[in-house]
Amino acid sequence: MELQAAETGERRPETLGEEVFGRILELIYSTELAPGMVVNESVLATRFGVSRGPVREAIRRLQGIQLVSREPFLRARVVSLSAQAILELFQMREALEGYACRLAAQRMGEAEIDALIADLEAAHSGQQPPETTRFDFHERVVRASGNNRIIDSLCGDLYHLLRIYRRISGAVPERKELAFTEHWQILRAIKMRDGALAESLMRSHVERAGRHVLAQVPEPPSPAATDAEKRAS
Amino acid sequence: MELQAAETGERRPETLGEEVFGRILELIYSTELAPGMVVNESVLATRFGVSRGPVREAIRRLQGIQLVSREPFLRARVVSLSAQAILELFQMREALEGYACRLAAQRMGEAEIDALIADLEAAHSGQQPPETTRFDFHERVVRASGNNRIIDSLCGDLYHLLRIYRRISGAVPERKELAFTEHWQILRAIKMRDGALAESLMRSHVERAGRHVLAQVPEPPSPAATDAEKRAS
DNA sequence: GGTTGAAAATGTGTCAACAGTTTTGAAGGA
DNA sequence: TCCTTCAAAACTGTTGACACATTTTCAACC
Repeated sequence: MELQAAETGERRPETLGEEVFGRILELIYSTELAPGMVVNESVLATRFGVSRGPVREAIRRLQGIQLVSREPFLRARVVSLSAQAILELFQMREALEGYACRLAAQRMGEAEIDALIADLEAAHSGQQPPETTRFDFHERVVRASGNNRIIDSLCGDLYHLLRIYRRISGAVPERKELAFTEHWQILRAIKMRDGALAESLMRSHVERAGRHVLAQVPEPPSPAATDAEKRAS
Repeated sequence: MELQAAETGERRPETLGEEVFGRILELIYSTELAPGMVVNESVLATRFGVSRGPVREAIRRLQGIQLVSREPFLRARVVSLSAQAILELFQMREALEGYACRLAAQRMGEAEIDALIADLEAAHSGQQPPETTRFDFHERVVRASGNNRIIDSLCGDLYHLLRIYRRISGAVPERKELAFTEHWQILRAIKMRDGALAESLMRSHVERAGRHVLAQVPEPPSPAATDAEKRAS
């Protein structure tokens, strides 16, 4: 009931578990469920006006994509990544996105490359449409790789984790300018069909981004500290 | 009850969901649940002597690691990989295992490397202990990378999928000899601390293995054909 | 004989209650 | 005052029943 009123006008969430999964995800994004906080089944169930079953299912899915950590009878918590974990996350992104970039250099059509270049420059000129269809360079390149398994991994699991910490590093102008240059160089390598170069450039680019995020998030003193102890409601 | 009698003498499965997860996994490995077959909640529940809840949870976990495919109200099925999907799987392995290999070349200690070389040669000489602690070169290298996220991905999700299709390619003597040579070359590159070479060699090695598997599994004519239609019991 | 439609059968989604475990917090002793 | 102990509270794990969707069956109809 409360669930229906949310926003079920456009698409059809099919099952309650799916819907709850999306809503908890939004709570995590909005930091109402910040890293380290406890995710309580009953509280969320009453909040969403559903039974504990669907909530339980959603939490298991979140556990599956490593957004919440949980052990048998202990309470589930939103993951709070240590500096080490963030480093490992970006290393994995380096490996996968670099390889995807190499594949893209082989498989993209000329027109496709030119369109991507045009979109990149348009977005940089500030002509990006408000917030709809916001230009995402990395996602575009990854999808151009054509490898669905890598696409799902990067645009699914890892993307959610990155998004939590992307909020922190946020909009830093000089970084934005540098990123544009690096993106442009990568596309140029792709257009030259130099897969090895494109992969190398993408790796360097991701590594720089990782160092940037790491610098902004020095150290969460203790993974689940006093402040994060408050309940989910 | 029936569950207790299984083999709960050594470790403690903690929760029923965990236990059921493992048992379904075994059913899949033993091809009693072959690719394309239907995974029925109630049938498995009565078979294991538990309620549908834990079974449901286990199936969701299997769905999470992409071992079963499922849509809202349709029955769950064990995935049957198309040639395209197998190709993508090995490409992802190339990207991750190659990168892990590069990391290993940087981070392994001298003694660690020598020990791995010794184990490799011992295993090749047929001195491998019966089936316990069977030597797994790839897992050893991946774990030596020190990146837990990559380790979990390769030794968890992807490993299960590969294992289903490893059975098919099975033991081919000449391939085994070639693999030993390639493994040895990779370790030599690691010992020389040549991360780029080690990564390159590992990629070639994985790609060859992938082509080998693809050659053995030409095409499952239809992903879920007549024979695979039989029930889970 | 083949096709269409409704009803039974099968199976998944959801719920509320019960059981077992962990955490909380207060009473009692050093 | 601090630590230990133990019982109540809170929470997760599990269960059986019910609601809903899909598939199959089978009989009526063209």
